[in-house]
Amino acid sequence: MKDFIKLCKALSDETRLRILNILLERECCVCEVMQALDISQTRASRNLTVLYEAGFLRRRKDGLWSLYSIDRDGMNEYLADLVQVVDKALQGNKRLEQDRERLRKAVRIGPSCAEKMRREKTNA
Amino acid sequence: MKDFIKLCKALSDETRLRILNILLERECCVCEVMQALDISQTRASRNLTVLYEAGFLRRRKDGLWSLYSIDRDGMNEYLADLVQVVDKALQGNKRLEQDRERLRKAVRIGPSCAEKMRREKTNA
DNA sequence: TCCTTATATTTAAATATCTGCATATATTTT
DNA sequence: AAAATATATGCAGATATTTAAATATAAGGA
Repeated sequence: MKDFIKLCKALSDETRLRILNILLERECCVCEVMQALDISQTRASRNLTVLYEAGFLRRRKDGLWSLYSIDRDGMNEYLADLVQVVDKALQGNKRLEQDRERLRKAVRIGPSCAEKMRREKTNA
Repeated sequence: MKDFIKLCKALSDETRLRILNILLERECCVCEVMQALDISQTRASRNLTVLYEAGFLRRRKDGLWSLYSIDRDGMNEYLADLVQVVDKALQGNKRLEQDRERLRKAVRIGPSCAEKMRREKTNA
């Protein structure tokens, strides 16, 4: 039951649902998540970790980058069902479409550069 | 997305999962929930309300009693799927079996009587 | 080895959640 | 109408969650 609660808590947050939404598209590094959702490095990293520890994500290292993806194969029991439900529940949301749109333009430029771009855009 | 988060939050609590577990057996009034889970009236009522407002439950009045049940028919979209997943995830839990066992012995005696019985049992 | 850089983590403050106690509300009975 | 009773709710304290800012860690390159 504890594990199931952990899963539900992981899903009880808008930022994390937005992250799952873009990871349903493709594997991402932290700074791509930052760009797609337009959020800070801390926030991206922390929430990715929560999803990872709940069991939703796979993490692999590529040099300096941490790459996260939805761990469809490593999922046990009800976990895959849960992802299915999430996928269905998130259909047709405007904000999530916007995130996916930004994901298409995202690049592996690193968080410092991404943060700078973000600041410039905000001030513009 | 807000609604979906509300659902997930409703599921992110042990007391509420225990409540769903017994409601999967049958419709209950508040004081039966108290007896089955061995919890206070406030706690039972509060958590039933959370589940109700999230959309999991149906509520009907019978005199003084509020009767709650899982609203399988009134459920839309992914809600039924979610209950399915919950049901699967809760299988084989010792504590939940214990709750169901106590539910079998529970009666509609009202919270004040239930609370008294509870206090006596604790002091015994 | 030192520097740069992508990510993780610690800390602190703001906010949300959960529970018990006391009380309010609503329905039935007298 | 008053009393009894099942449930709901306002409030306060304890605990948990979320975030940004600063700092730590770890990998690659000069």
